[in-house]
Amino acid sequence: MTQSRSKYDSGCPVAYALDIFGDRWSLLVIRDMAVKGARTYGELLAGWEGISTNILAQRLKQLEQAGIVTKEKDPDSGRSFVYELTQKGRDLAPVLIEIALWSGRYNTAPDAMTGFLDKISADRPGTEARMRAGERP
Amino acid sequence: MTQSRSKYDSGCPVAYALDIFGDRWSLLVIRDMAVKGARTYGELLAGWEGISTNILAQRLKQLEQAGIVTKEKDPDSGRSFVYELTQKGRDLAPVLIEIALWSGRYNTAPDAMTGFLDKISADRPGTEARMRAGERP
DNA sequence: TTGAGCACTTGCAAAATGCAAGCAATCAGG
DNA sequence: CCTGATTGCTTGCATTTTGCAAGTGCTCAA
Repeated sequence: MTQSRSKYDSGCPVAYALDIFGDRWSLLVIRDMAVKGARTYGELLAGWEGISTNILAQRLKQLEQAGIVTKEKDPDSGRSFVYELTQKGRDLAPVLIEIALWSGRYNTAPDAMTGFLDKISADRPGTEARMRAGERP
Repeated sequence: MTQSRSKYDSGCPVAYALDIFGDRWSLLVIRDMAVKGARTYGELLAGWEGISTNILAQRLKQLEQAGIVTKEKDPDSGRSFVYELTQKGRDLAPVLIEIALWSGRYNTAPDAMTGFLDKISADRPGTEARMRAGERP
């Protein structure tokens, strides 16, 4: 579980985090698990933005190594695996919420809202709790 | 100033944000401006992580286009420019703070703290205000 | 006028990404 | 039991992005 220090890691906490999810896809995978309750490879692959399969596989490995997600065999299906957010992963909920709030203030595109923002403004603590639980919408 | 929709933008607020700063460097540039009060190209280039000059130039252009930073001639020096965070950029302070708090919980490296976390836990509203002001430490 | 500083740009190699196809292990239906 | 569909990937290859080094143009102080 001991992570080797990346060449970018300066000791700054922001850099530490970006080392783990500072790329195009990682946070979207975490969002799909936290906000949409995605649990399987297939569900993640079918996400809104269309991640390609090799990238998804690679990101899941990295996130597992970083202790953000766990991977277990589905007890009900021999060909499926179940991915779960760890505590470390669930604790990213406030980060996702702040990002979404910021976008809500500045994204003026007409179809920019997908319900997530409405949920946050209606009940932020409840939304955060539901994200941590990985509840399906 | 109207931004064309990226091929990744699904309408999700998280995706909108990642479209702007979902890469290795953009948030570090914003951090250098918000936390360290960096204002010039040279100061940003000398950041903790060692961004390369071509990437910095490209990111500054993108951030300017996205309305996160402004670029103006330094009134006191004909060869310098001054970059400033806009309101939109300063409003990323809560995102940076949540990221730093998360890292603080999970980065166990001995030299992981650079003072920023201590400031947040000593006085979060004050730290956020100082970030928005772009005050130098 | 000259040399140093600042803010970049350019060229090129290396790495990451995206797309399509392939593949192994289940499992459900006939 | 055989067969085809489903699931969770891996592989190959073209394209894009990144990283490093070197170079350029403008400014200013001596």
